[in-house]
Amino acid sequence: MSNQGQVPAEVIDCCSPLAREPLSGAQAVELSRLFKALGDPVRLRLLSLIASHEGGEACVCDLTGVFDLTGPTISHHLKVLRQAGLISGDRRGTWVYYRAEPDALRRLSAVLVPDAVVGA
Amino acid sequence: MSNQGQVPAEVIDCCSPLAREPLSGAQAVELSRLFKALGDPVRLRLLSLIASHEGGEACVCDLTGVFDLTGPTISHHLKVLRQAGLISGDRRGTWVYYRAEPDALRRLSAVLVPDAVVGA
DNA sequence: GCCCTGGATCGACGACTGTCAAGGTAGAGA
DNA sequence: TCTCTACCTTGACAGTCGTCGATCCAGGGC
Repeated sequence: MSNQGQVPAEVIDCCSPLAREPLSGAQAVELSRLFKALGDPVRLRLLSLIASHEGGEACVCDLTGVFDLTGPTISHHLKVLRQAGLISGDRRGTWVYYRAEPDALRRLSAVLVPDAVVGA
Repeated sequence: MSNQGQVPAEVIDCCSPLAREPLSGAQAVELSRLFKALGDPVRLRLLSLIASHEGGEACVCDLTGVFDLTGPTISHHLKVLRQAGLISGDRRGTWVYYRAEPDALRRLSAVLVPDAVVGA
């Protein structure tokens, strides 16, 4: 349940907002990996379900029932979100719990708009 | 050079931030279309080049030289960004100029973070 | 009229992505 | 230990995406 392969935070932190100066190739590659992870309706709903769940975390069993998809497919989408660093997961007993990573969302938000409130 | 097929603004405006309540299926589909448009390094750099260009707009001829890609490919990526409503373009004489749509970027930013400054 | 230049569209190809069925692993309880 | 549940991984398939060459359209200058 480790999060190996996720985008290193410092790459994003160094990014200026889109409209201030052009992105370098490396910055664009790292950022696009995050946006691509959000570019699927199922993953967007999964992230939303996790982030808005009480306690800020959700068990996989809370998520599978919502969609008309098989377990492996949900698991695949969760892995994509995890590798992008947008969520993190840990096993507690029988169940696996996922939690959103607000820092990653704030960094993405800050890239889109120069004057977004990042420190909130 | 019309922007037909782009995401209607009201669909995004009605979206609560991800972490406040779960996205509906329709909201997720529309939002994922925007994020998917940003999920490619070339398109991310194109948007950044346009948004940060002096005057807030850039001619296609300013963009093609930056990448190691053919004209049709650049044109394709610009079309994807245009259909997502992230940029708009108009022909002035021989050249076509593209301009970023700050409102679309702000809406996306607001979805990611509940307390982002949207009205700025 | 003709030709040149800047861009867009079309058609095709390889690569990647989303999905599922089958099988595997970890923890809990008998 | 054996079994059940919860979840992940693998392998395979269809559909989508990024890219290019070829072609087409619109404006400007001759």
